[in-house]
Amino acid sequence: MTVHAPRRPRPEGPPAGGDTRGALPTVDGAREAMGTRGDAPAEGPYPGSGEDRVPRHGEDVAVGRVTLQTVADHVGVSRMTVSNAFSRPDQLSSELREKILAAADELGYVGPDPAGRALARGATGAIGVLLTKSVRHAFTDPIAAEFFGAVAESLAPTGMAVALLPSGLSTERIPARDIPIDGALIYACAGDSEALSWLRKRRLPLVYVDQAPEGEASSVLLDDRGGARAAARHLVELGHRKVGLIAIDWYGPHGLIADPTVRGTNYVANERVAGWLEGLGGVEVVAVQAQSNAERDAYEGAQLLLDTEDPPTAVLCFSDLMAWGVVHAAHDLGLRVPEDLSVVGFDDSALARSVRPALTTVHQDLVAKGHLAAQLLVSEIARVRAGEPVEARHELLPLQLVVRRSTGPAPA
Amino acid sequence: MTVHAPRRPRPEGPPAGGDTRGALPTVDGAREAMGTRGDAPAEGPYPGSGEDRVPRHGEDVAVGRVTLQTVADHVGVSRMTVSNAFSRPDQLSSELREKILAAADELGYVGPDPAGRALARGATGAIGVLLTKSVRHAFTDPIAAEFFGAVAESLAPTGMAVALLPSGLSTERIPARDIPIDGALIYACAGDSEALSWLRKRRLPLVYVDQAPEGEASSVLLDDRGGARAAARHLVELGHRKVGLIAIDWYGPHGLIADPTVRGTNYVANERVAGWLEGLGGVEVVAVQAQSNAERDAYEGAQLLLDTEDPPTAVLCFSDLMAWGVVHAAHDLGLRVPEDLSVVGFDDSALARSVRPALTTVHQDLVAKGHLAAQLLVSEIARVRAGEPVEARHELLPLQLVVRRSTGPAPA
DNA sequence: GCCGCCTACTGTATCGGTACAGAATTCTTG
DNA sequence: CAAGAATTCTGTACCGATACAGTAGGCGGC
Repeated sequence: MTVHAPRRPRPEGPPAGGDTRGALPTVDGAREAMGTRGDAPAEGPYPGSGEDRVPRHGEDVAVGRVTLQTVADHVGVSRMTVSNAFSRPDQLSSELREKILAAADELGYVGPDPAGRALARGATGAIGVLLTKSVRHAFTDPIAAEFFGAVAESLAPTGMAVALLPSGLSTERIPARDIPIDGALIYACAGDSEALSWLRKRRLPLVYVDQAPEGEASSVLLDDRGGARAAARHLVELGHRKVGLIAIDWYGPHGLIADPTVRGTNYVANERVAGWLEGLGGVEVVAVQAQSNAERDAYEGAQLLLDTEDPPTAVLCFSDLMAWGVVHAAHDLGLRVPEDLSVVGFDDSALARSVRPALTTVHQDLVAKGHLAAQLLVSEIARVRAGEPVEARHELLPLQLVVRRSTGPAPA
Repeated sequence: MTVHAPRRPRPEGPPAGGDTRGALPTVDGAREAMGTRGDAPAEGPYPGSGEDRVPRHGEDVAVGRVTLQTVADHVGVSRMTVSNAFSRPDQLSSELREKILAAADELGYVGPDPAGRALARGATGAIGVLLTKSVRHAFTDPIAAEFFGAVAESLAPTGMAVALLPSGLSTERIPARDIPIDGALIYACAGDSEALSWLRKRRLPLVYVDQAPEGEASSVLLDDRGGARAAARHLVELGHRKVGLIAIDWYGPHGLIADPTVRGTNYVANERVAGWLEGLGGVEVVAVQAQSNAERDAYEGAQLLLDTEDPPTAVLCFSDLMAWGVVHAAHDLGLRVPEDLSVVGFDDSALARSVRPALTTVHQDLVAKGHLAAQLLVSEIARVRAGEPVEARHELLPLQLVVRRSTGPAPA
């Protein structure tokens, strides 16, 4: 039998608090290393004597490497008992537990190592959040940020952490594949994302948000379609008979869209457009695809709609930001809002409230969405662990039309 | 010897993709067993012939439980070789590697299990970010959000994930103690946070941000003091001889502060105040502590400063938001900005640029801060792993005074 | 033809814990 | 007072991987 030196010396930081115990790394065929001697409790199968002594698990060969075994040896109990002292207090007398905890503290044992525990328990205590757009987007975009804030907040009491998984650029390390997590939230990612497919392969509990789920996963969706429909009906009720649509992620190049019923790849965009069309019924429609969800692009798109012989009397926009761009374009064309042109936004962001005229828009409860998504995932993870059958749940959150000052009766 | 039933049945989702291979992994001289023997829970129809058979490591007992060993057995190579195929391609012929990868794919083996790998390698690939204020704050506050965005962005190419560690409310699970991470960023946390002390006990590489480091940890700080000093000098140069200060986290209750030199607990607030005082030299100072960093609270604080016999001719504010509140208060008191009152903000947020008058403020490069913090931590982690000595580094990022329209010469 | 050096794999010993069945005692209880 | 039930702790067998030493051929050099 060959004996190997202990690997991974674990380059230590400052030595454990004032603890200058033996050190002597005594590798290989070592005569005893400080802690456990041949007389350690229950050393039964070990003749203890001399040669060929492999440093056994708990032996504190490298200074500072304190594990359950270290503590166990120190107190004179089994490793299992120490584990119980930390993780299942009801399994031992509180007296012994105190003693163990004290010894642990003295030795500088922090508590069960998360990595070891994760392996043994099969759970890590973290859930992933998959982000396809730039990670930064999650923080920068107010809509996304609000959602994530709610998720994190709702997770905090459960003691779970949120791991942001960038859909890596590096080939070497792919967070979605390599980070230990118990489940994940898929947030508005293109379905073909490679990272997503890793998560699916891992067979982790997944909850899709703002995106149609694949496979048997659960989902939390906002009723974008219903909200859009309500917005459209609102215009119809106001008497508008020709309505413009301005959105993103349709198909083809940006500019005027021949057939607005053709669907693109963006789930949310598709739903909103579909809802608009449903709500508008037979009303005449002109549609424009903007280059991006930005005020400037919406401004340009609006020009295509409004700077014509027979412009629409109202415009439905993909976002408040875009609506704001449309309002600007209208003003610059000499149109008053809402007297000459009604404009409807989407999202009910802070902007919608603060600008003049305040925007009629569709409000979404991002906090509820975040809470719901988090809860769904957590309960699903719990269910899987308990061995209970999981069934995918699909939640649809209602949106609300908020009528403010940017819409009015169709001009005569 | 007793036989234990396999624990943790790993409640399976849908069975592995159509693969119903007979399992017979025939490990060392054992007859094969497809399940375990009669002591398993919910045992029933187990034709298990022979005697006591302990399911050995690689045996594919539970359908869907595919590990390195499963693949190894399937291909007929050692487990180690499979591991190398995934993690160290240079260790085997590319021919064999292809074969292994194909088999793995067929068996539905996703790749090395992150938890197992984390334990064996001693690294998880995630870094933590400690948040003391509400987790939500990280997303809601634009300053924090911008910083985190930069951190995440800068980490993405390295393939590391960011784990948000709420400073838990639950006693049971404490993320800072229980989540597997390789290092952490401490972002503007009160020093007494319990979560922080766990991180320190774990002896993880830490980088403090916007907070004086404890122990031997590195830090990234903005030169708040220098920035504040520049802002104060600017006022002095404009001839102001009595200046108001409005900030938060001083000491005692909010309202007028008798001695502005007394320091509070908020590192950033302390530095800014100190910088102001340095820059103001002997100029007369009146100080107010606002209840929070909000426009409304600043508004009320400003009234205390301005609605007096002999008001200051300029006010230095802890943030742009507060400056905006001060501007409002001034207007409502009939004071013009900057003719009658100069106002200086801090942060150079979007607000400072968009309001009228545009605010003179102190610009900070949050993106640089994020990148730097991330890089510092990553390199420190790499150094520790490589066994190289780590030395704490302390970076101080300069701030820049941006003079806009809210400041002017002191009124005669 | 013997030796040393590569290359490609394999064996063994961990990494640091947890689950579960036992075993040793003590406490009930009929 | 003995059998049964609690209460405490211990032993064994993993969780799923990686590090490192070691070994078996193949091959060029002298």
